[in-house]
Amino acid sequence: MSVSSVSETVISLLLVDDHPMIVEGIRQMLLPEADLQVVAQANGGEQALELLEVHPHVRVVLLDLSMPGMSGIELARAIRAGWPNARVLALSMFHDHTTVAEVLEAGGAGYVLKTASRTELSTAIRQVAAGGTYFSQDVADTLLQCQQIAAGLEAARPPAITPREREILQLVAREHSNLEIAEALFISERTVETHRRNLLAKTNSKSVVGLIQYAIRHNLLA
Amino acid sequence: MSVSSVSETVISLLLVDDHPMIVEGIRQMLLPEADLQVVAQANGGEQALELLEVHPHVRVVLLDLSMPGMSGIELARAIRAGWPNARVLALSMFHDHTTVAEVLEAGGAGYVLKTASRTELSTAIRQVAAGGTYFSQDVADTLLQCQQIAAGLEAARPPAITPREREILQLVAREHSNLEIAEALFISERTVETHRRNLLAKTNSKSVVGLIQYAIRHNLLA
DNA sequence: CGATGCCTACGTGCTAGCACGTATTTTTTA
DNA sequence: TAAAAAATACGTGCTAGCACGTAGGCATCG
Repeated sequence: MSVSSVSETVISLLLVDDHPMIVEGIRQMLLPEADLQVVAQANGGEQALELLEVHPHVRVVLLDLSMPGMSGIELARAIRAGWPNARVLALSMFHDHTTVAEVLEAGGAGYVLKTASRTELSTAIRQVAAGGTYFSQDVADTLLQCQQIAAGLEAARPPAITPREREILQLVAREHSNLEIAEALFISERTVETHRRNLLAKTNSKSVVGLIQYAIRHNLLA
Repeated sequence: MSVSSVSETVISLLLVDDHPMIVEGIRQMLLPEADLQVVAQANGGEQALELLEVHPHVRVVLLDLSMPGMSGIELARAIRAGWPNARVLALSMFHDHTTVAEVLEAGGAGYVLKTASRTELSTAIRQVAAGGTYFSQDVADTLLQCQQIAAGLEAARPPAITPREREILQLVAREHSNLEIAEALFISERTVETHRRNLLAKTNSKSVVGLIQYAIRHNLLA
C-alpha cells in the first residue's frame, strides 16, 4: 500500500476475445481496479500476436478459448513460445476435462469461467500476474475430480488434435461422408477413416455424436 | 433533436443473459447512449418474467437465445403472450436458418449477433423500439439465402420438436444406441428409429451429425 | 364427427461408420 | 542424426443407422 515497490504496481493486460461485447464488459469490469490496466485488446489470435509485438511488456493475457480462426489454445502456445514473461489466463464458458487439460498443457496460468464476477476476475488476474495460478471453483472441481489432469500437469498425454485432423473434423461436421472428404482433400477414403478413428480416440468419443459435441465445445468449426 | 416528443424519448430495456460478463458488457456499451436505459437485468427466463411483472413498461427485451433452463425462444413466446407492448430483440452467437426462423415465428422483432459493435447494437434497439425490425448483416444474409424463412414469416411450417422427440434426442446426444434408448424408455427399438427419422426430417439433417448440432444450437440438451 | 397430430410399431434392405491390425513416407523434434 | 509424431494407406468384417413403406391406438380441435 506504500509506493515502495520498484517498478510495476500496475499490471498491464491484453484482452483477447472475438466478441466486442465481452471485451467491453471485461474492460468496464476492470476499470475500478486502479492496478489493472488494459493496454490493448484483440478480436482474434493473429491480431493478438501483432499487438504483443507492439506491447511486449504485457503481463497478463486474458484470452477467450473459443475464437474463430486461431484457437485460444494455439494462441496460448504461441504466447508461451514468443513471450515467456507474459502470463496466460484462459477465459471460457466451459470447464470440461479436456479443455482444462489443454490449457494447462499449453502453459496457461489460470482458467476463469465467463460466469465470474468482477471480484473473482480481478483476483485471478492479480494472482496470475504475481506468478501464481488461479482456477474458478468449478474448474478446480473438474481438476480434482479427474486425476488424469493432475497427472497431466507434469507428464501425461494431452490429446492434441492435429491441423489435418481438425480439417477432417470440420468436413465431418458439415455432414460430408468419408468418401466426399477423401475426394475433397485428394486422399484415400482409408486415410479419412484413420483420421476419424484417431479423432474418436483423442476426443474419447464412442461415435460422431460425441465428436461433434467436442468440436462445438472447442470451437473447432470455423 | 428538440424536446417536443410527448413521452418517451427514453427507451427502457430489460437485459436477459446468463453470463454476467455479457450483461455487464452490454450495460456499459449502452451507457453513453442517453436515450437507452437499462431498467433491469435477468440471468434466466424465469427471472426475466418476474422482472417484467415489476417493470411492465419495458420497451425492449434484449435476450440471449442460449440459456440454461427456459430457452430464449420459449421466453420470447411468453413475452409476446404476456406483454404485447414489449419488443423482443434476440441476441445470439449463431445465425443458422432454423434459429432465425424460430425467433421470427416466436414474434421476435430483431436478431443481433454477439459480434455486434456498440453502434450496431444501439441502432438495433432504437429501430426495434420504434416498432421496426433489425437484423445483423449475416442474419439478413441468412434470411435472403433461404426463401423458406421469408415464407415462414407469414405462414410456413416451424417443425416443432415434440417432447418425446426431445427426450430421444437427449439420449442420442449422450451417445446411447437406439437399443439402449428403447430399453430405457420401455419402447420398441423400431419406435426409437421412427422418432429418429422424424427428428432428422424436422431438423433437416442428413445424419446424427446435423442433429447434434441442431440440438446444441437450440439448447435442447439440458 | 372427421381431421390432424403424436406415439407407437413392424419389415426389408443397403451401406457408411467403426473396430482392429498393419505399414510406409514425411516432417518435426530432441 | 536418431527418435517421435503426423499423414498417408490397405484389408477384413460387423452392425448400427438410415431409407422407405405401412399402420393401429389415442387425444385434441374445429
